[in-house]
Amino acid sequence: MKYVLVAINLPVKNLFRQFIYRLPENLLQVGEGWRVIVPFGSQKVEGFVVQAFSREEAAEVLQKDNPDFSFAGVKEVSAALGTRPWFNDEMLQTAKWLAKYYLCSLAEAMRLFIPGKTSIRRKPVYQGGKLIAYDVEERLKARTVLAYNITEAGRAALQAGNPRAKVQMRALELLQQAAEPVDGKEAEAQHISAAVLRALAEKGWALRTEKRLLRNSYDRQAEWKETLQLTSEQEQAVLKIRASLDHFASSCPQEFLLQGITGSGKTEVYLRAADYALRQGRQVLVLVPEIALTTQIVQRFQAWFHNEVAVVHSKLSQNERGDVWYKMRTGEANVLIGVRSAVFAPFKNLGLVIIDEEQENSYKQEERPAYHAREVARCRCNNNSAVLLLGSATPSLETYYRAVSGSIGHLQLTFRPGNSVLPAVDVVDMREELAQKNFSVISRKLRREIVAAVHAGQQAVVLLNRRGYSTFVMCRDCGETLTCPHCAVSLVYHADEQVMRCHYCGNTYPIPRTCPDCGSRRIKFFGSGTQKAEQEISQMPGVRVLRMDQDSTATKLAHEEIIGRFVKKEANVLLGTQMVAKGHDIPDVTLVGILAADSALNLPDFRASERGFSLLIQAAGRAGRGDKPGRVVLQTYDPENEVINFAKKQDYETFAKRELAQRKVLLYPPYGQIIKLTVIDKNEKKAWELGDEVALFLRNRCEMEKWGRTEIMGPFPSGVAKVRDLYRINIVVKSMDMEKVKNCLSGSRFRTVKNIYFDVDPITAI
DNA sequence: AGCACGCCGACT
DNA sequence: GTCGGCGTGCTC
Repeated sequence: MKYVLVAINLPVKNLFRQFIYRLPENLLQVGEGWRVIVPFGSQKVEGFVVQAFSREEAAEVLQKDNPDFSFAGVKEVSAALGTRPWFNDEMLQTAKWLAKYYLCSLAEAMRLFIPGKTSIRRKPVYQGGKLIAYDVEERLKARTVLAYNITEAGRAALQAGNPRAKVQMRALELLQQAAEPVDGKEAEAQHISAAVLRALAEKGWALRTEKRLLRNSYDRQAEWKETLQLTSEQEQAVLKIRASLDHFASSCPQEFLLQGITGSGKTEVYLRAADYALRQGRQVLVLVPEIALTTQIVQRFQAWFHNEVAVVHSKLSQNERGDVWYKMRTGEANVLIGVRSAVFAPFKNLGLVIIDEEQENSYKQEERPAYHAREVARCRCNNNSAVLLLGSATPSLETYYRAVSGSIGHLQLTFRPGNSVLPAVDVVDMREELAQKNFSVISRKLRREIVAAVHAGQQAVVLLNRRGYSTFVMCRDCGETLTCPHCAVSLVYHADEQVMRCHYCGNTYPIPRTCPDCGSRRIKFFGSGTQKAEQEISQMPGVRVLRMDQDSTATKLAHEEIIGRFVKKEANVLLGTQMVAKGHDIPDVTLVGILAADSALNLPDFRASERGFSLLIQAAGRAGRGDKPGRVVLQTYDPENEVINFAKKQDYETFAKRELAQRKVLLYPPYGQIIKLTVIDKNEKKAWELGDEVALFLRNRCEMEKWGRTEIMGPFPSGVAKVRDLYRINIVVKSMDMEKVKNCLSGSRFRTVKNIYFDVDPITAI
């Protein structure tokens, strides 16, 4: 008798146990890594087989933590999903690591590997028009078509020939030539109808099979295949990565930081590294922050590797995503480009993972389990003996620290290929502008530069800060800003819809005529300076503006369209928030303007400087990509600000050293690790009580167990203290001894309490 | 997630 | 006295 231990795939936080089931006679092939349907309580649910064993082994394992376990209540597995295990050993190992590291259940970790998080859907069962129950069925449907293979008899018939059946002979010819079974559509293209294929099958000349049809909505032809001459630095980087791909497990590092200034050609290194891995018969995963902002990488890879490349992005349907996963598993495609979740794809033989712009926050999942794709990738690379390549101009301080301290390889690209030089950065003091009676949000210098660039037939990019871009409503008498009644945030004015909108709960409200607090009629729209900026810029001589922001890019692929129109010179100034700073490479952009550079730097969070610095460098990097030199005008009210000065000099190293020194003092990463615990409750008092209990518990245990250097902060209200009428209270633990903190938490009752969320390595500590 | 069980408030 | 609110606990 065979038994299996099953992790139940339900989106429940407190289901940490696995359950045992008996395998029926017809499912004896089921073992570790299979997806199954099992009865659970009164319903049927999906489960993942974590272990398979005999009756004796099962008894031994189960009696260890439950001495009076009996087989009496054990149920049978209802069905197997698919025809082979979904998880191989490596995926299972990664899931187990993830569950432990991020303090979630094994099932929660495993379901990340399932496209769409579950393989089944509930199917209502009707009898006599009445709903009697729910059954379950497979959710992802593989689309199949009938296809035909030539048989021996067919080959003989073709050899013999038959002048009276010309079409049949041509069909046999086609089947013989084809490597894969031929379907009706493919035959149609050769002017052979499906009926002819059927006739061949009836004669025994062809064998009918089912072929899986793969959908691909991101199938666009890429032209642009040019093989650029590598610089000496690029060459060196490629050689080192190759050496690691050649003999892992030896003295070569398995992980690299590829730190290259903007425009230094990191993509060229990625391509060569990927090419080498493919030649070894191994697969490559390329993670990008967002597909729409990285079309150039996608195009380069498609031009180089053609249909070896598969792309996953958030606009793919669940079925399409399933097809991409299938291609990787079978080796039909061998390069996968995708965002965060692509790190959970099934690979046949993973050899290299590339993470572009590794410092980007989009690699961190916000919802539970709050994993970071870089950490998951590192685990998968270790389990696969694969190489991990992290690329950035401004790496995260965690990664930079690993590189300079020698625990990973450090590859550097310090100059741009060709004659291209880094742009000159001019800092403009906006206080001085005010003193000179310029009340505009555009400095005189930036105005001159824009007009000059446009006049010379060149283009400009202007970066607005998102916070400055939002417009709030403020009362001039009592100073109140209009806030959402359900969330602790200001409402944002949307000019196009003429409403006030909450960016957390999405509710909209009419625009007030009077202050809801004091009744005053003196209402001011605060922050509208950026609309003024757009207006002013568009009125400059010869300027045609294109705007790119959340509002103008409702659909994700619209980014691409806007960039495309800008490249085609339908406009000469591109105006927008963060996203104009990222990724794209437009040769005629010679000027970048950054309005209000400081507002991003003054957030009360330990990563604010790092993020701000990175944004400034990225934005500046858009200028002078082609053969014309670029310039950057950076406007600030705080020209003495250190971060702005490091950005002006494009000096990452000194910036990083200064920042690391601060983090060391304050026990922030990479020196201390962080866990953020958030208590969420509609009752504010209850939230505080539970928060106090958690903090007290941790402080006691910290003292009792003598944890290494640890600081416990809070409870304090979360940065957004209320969302959708739910109060949020945080406790932040910083520690050099995180293993102990995690063990303590996972052994506590808080692990299964529903309204406490754990965020390991959070992006923000507020 | 569902479902059962159990303990307090407002009704026929 | 009962109906039903949801807080808690369990599912092999």
